[in-house]
Amino acid sequence: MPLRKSSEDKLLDAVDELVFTRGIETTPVDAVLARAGVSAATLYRGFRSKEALIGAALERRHGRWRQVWDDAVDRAADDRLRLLAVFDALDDFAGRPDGARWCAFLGAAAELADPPAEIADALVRDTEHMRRTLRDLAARLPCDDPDDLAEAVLLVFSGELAMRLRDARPRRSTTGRRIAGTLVDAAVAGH
Amino acid sequence: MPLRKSSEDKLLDAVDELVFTRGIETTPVDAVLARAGVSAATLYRGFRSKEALIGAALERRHGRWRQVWDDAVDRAADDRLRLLAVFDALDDFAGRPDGARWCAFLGAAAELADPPAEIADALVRDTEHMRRTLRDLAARLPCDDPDDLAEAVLLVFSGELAMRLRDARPRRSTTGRRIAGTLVDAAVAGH
DNA sequence: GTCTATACGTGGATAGAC
DNA sequence: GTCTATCCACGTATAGAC
Repeated sequence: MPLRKSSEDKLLDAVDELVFTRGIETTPVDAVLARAGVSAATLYRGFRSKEALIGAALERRHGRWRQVWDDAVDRAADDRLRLLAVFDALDDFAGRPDGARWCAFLGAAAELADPPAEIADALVRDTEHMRRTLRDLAARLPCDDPDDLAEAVLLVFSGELAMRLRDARPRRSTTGRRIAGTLVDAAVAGH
Repeated sequence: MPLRKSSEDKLLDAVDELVFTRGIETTPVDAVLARAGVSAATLYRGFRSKEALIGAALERRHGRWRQVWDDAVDRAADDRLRLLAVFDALDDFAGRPDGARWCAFLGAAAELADPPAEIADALVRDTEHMRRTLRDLAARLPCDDPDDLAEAVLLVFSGELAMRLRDARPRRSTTGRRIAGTLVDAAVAGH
């Protein structure tokens, strides 16, 4: 844990704070440089392009999200709450200084109809990981079709994120969590 | 119904077909002009700016969406199906030639952290209208908290839209519709 | 009213000094 | 390794002719 951050870290931090809240296309590199306190030459020494920088920031962010989510799952008392823990994790993550306006991954997908490889890879990895993890958690519950339940939770989770675009004010995941709880109960009861 | 479209209409059509699938920031005005078959001067004669053009396209789109949704509600057999008709409307709308990749309104909100007035107004109008209409439809059902149910359906609807960003391939609203159906049933049963 | 041509700003990326 | 200065491409918007 170095006391002085490297230029790379400062740039990645700036991307988290600026790009993922203000948008990829609307945030010029200059703004990132100013926030990071480094010069353009330094950026292009460490990264091939703006897109590569953003791709790297998405990868780092994905790792951090996994960590927050894992922690929330570990805190949960039973299998039902472990599946719903994704909403606790969302609130934890959104509360961080680098918590974005809605979702950096969906945001990148929304802005870039066909993203460059560095970014596309990060997007696919995020969705695959979410789907796989939710399936594993749903499989521990006594229901007929855990994959189906996992997909429903993923949709509700994505909806909870999208609702952040409709009303500007900060928001907790209570509505999404309550919906998902109802779905889990219905799936378990119908078994 | 004029046989020859006006330049304004051709421009609005081009915005529907290009901007709302490829993104606002990533679609240059030149691409819109080429698609519409008019020149830059003509655009700026009819509209103050690119943003004003997009705002106008969003307004026209909102009216069309209302029409499609109203039709779907009219086709529905009972109050439960009338509330769920928003998903039928979504599939109808997405199937049109001007049906976008996910949602033009959420897309604009995602791209522009603080949009110009012309666009911001259209965004607010869309969400307000959706919320109001869903509340009216939910109020016809025997449940304890129709506003709550309406908000849940709006979240699921938004999630169905957001899921279109995760997997690229075309998608029907079956998952969202099934989830919403479960929520309606649970709300009515709990009454 | 619509076109051609162009002005003007801005953004991403690089060269070369230290 | 980082900075200053700069290049080049592109994107929005306008001027002036027809």
